[in-house]
Amino acid sequence: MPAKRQPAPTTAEHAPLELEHFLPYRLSILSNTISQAIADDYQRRYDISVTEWRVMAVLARFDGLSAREVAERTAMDKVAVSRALARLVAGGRVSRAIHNNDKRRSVLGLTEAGWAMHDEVAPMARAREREVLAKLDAEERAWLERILDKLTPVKQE
Amino acid sequence: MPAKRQPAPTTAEHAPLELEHFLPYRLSILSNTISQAIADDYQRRYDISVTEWRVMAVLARFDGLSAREVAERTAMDKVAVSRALARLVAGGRVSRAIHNNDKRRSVLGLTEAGWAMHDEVAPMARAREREVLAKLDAEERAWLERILDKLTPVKQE
DNA sequence: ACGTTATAGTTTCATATGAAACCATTTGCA
DNA sequence: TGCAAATGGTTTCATATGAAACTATAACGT
Repeated sequence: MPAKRQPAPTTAEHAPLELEHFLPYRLSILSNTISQAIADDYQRRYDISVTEWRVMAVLARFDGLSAREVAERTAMDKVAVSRALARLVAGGRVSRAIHNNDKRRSVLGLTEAGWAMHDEVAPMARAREREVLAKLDAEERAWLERILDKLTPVKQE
Repeated sequence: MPAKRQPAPTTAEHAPLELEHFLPYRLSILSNTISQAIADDYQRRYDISVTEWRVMAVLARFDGLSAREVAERTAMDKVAVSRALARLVAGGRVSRAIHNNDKRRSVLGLTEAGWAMHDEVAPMARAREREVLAKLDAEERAWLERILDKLTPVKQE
């Protein structure tokens, strides 16, 4: 080895992080893998991004939300929501009206086409989720549920 | 409400996805929240990105890797690694030599400055991880460990 | 009423990212 | 050997993203 060697040996004294066991890293990998697998299902078919799908999913549950409320519920920032909505409205999947008492706010909802797409994608997404969860037994699934509840305070209705 | 109403009521027949209980969504939120919290610690201070830090963490553990091997171990694509390395080498945190028997390959390692930074950031990262895990009790932590093992096959040495 | 401050949403700009094309070197094999 | 295919790595180009600036409307205090 001619190249200059490490100034210090890669040993315990430096206590290097073991990425394979580092929670944030593992969560990141897992999350990306799963989300991508699901996205692959619908992105080609419907030409829609993950953020757009999330907006649609939220509007399917909560009809008439404003853009800001969508941002809250999807944990996306308002710029991302604004852009997703622009595409969704242009694509005829989301309808946008102006709020009666507040002309700044929009009143959003799925269109018929939006519902049609939703009704095809939602079962696919759920099926993928089941595939992942199938790797766990019932007890593990219950613990996962409980652990996620503790780590991520869920925003309730 | 004068604006055109939903073509269909938001009821059970459409079975909308409940994002708050949808595993991929929750993992995504959790992962981003945690990674960002850690990144906030070092990004300002050291002007370094998450991808760059991951490359450094891997080189701290496995000295002399090639860029491709770094990509494998960080689950990043090779373009991202190439760019991260360019910045790290320019910043004097990573050394790059050419492999003796294969002039295409680089032989990477942390420099003294790289080690110095690593030795400050690694404990911070671990501390943040502990903060998150502190929300769980010992039993839950054990289950989480086990569940992650089952869901994400770890690449071993 | 009227100006100040806050809020909803969009646009701009600068940076991050990934796919595909690219260059250099090595490997496989006729 | 010598040439096609594979591999390591970088660059290019097109798209995604977020912070900050901006526009329009509403709320608040006087």
